[in-house]
Amino acid sequence: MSPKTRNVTQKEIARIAGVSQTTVSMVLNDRDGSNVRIPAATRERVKQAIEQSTYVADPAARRLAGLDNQILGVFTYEPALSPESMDFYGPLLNGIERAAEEVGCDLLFFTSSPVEDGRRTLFHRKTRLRLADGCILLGQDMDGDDLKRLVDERFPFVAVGRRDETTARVPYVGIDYVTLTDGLIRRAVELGHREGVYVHRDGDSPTARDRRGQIVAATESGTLHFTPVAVADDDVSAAVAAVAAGGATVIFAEDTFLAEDVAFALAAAGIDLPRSVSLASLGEVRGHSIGGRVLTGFQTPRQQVAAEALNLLQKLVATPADEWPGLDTQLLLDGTLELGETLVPVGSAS
Amino acid sequence: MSPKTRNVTQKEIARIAGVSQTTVSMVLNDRDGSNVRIPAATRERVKQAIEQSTYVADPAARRLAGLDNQILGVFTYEPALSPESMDFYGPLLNGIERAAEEVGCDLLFFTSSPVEDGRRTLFHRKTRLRLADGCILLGQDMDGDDLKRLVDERFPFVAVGRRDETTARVPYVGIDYVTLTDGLIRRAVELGHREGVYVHRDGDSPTARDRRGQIVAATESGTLHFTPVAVADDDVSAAVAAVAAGGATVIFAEDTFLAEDVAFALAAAGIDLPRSVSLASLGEVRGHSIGGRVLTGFQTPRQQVAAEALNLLQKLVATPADEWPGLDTQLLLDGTLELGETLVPVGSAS
DNA sequence: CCCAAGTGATAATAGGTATTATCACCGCGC
DNA sequence: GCGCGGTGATAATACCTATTATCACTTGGG
Repeated sequence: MSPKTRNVTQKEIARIAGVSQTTVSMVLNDRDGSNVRIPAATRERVKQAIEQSTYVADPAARRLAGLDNQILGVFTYEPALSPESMDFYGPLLNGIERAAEEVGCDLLFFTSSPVEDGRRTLFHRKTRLRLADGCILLGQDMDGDDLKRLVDERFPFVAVGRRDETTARVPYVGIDYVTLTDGLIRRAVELGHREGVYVHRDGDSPTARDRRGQIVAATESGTLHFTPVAVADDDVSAAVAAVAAGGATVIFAEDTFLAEDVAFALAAAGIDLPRSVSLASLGEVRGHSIGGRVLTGFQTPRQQVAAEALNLLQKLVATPADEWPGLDTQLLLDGTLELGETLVPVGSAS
Repeated sequence: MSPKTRNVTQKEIARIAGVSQTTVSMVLNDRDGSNVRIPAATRERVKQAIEQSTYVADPAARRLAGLDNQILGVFTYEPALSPESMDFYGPLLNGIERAAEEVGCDLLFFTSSPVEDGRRTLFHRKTRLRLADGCILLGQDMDGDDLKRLVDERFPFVAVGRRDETTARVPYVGIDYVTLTDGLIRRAVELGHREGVYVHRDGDSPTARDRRGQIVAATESGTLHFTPVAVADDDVSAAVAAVAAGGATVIFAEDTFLAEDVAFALAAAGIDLPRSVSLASLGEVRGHSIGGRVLTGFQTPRQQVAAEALNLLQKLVATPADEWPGLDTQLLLDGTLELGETLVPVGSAS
């Protein structure tokens, strides 16, 4: 064995076949035209040489030569493959993998990004971002500056989850939480509820605003009056207090984890769910239940969101940046209501 | 294909700082010596220019120039992120992600590899394998030719799971199933078992051989006599028949899925588990139970396996290929027995 | 016979970074 | 005046592929 087997290159193939490196490249890429012509005999000879060797094109060189590489980046602001995040990321990653397989792309996970303030940093000195043709961004709350810079640099990317940056038009695929939230509010009204508590976190993400917007609208129109309760550190006692204070017959929680915390706190306070008070989550509820009851909330098509995001990214990659303004780069998918068993007609307590 | 978005390059920085591209490179890499010297003033000026711009090194160019890229490949012979494979791949991927984060590497998933005969192909015309500094191989049964070719080409890689190719010395990190299997056999003997059935698949992977080897050894030494039953297409009826035929007081299944199938078939046949017959799996049993009972089997440190694999890979990448023979590249980790509740003393039926 | 068009293939170059070899200049001692 | 070591920086090159421009040679037409 030779001490250092360098990779077999086009030049090597060329030497074997007795042609130039250019010719090898032309054969590999099936180039032919008035400018460049290669007779079948030569073509065959080169192909033979390639076949007998173990030649594979060096992707770095391809990339440097300006070609796309069929590599799409995946950036997550938190670890993506940990057991805890699997609940959220799992369906998304699955959708991404399937779509990537479909279109023949490899996936580059930027696991190396240095962590600052508990979040990964997209841009840093040695980022391999540019090795990818484009990038999918995942995460509950993204960095607005990152998004702006990506837009400015005309780097193809798609955010998963709705964004509404004012500084730049960010491509995204998300879920239509406005319609879903609205649907759940109407359902509650149908069941006779008029007074509710909205338990939410302090965060200010676009999707959080979407939900809150509908809550506020319902309150202002008098359809269903909500008392907002912000919780920090998963301390939902204030929410329970608000219910105990009377009046409210239903609790809406911003997400399912919060709903579970509330359910636990209610049980501890001796408040019977759902007979004394109903509960619904404004998030995905599949796989979650409250004391054996199916939690009322949403079913969100996350695999589909991921797949659409990847398709959109592919489209961006394939389109010259100056034509992007003509594309429809912001997409919301419909979810469905899970009526569940924790949102019941008001007055069931009797 | 989109036209190359013009990025900030070293040449651009050089123009701004009024120096040459070489100098910029030197500053970036902190090069200094008798050969090349850069006074603090110039150094500072260049650093300023870099700071003010959005320069990031082009990974393709770095790679082409022969440097490490801090990118490690992950190749799985089946889809890695699907819900079904999460049971097996999840802990491994988690370990890999954590270790990659630790050493500052990005992960490239070869999701594009064309599928032939239901398995992905590692080597193909446009494989991006070489973009990675090295590669982790995952999968129940790998392709021997792939492994040989990787060794021949001196490409740094580590297989997860023990390998014993005769044609090449394959680096791997696996779990010591020999000791584990031996432990479970001794346990069964302690509990009075003398006659068993070994339910296994047709596969011929090294780890399958490891287990079978111990089964055969126990049979030949008379410690515990096993009747082997090979099953295909998850049809375990033959195994049940072998038990019903009498004699056997315990069933060992090659893996946990098989064990679950057997448990189901036993129940259907009206054979009481574990009173009439004991059952143990020669695989990871965490998260699996049989009718509320903890399944007897192994607990395997899969996160740790993955982490060790990645560390080993890092070591290979950092070591010149001609020094590899001096490295210890084959590592087996210890698992622990899960005594469980399905392997019980013989004669519990009375 | 000579120009034009056609044919087959190659030299030259771009792309961005890292390294090696080289260069220009200055001050100093003799 | 001249070599000489030291200093600061750069030109040249390699890495590998894809593309553009170019070249050598042939053939047909006038």
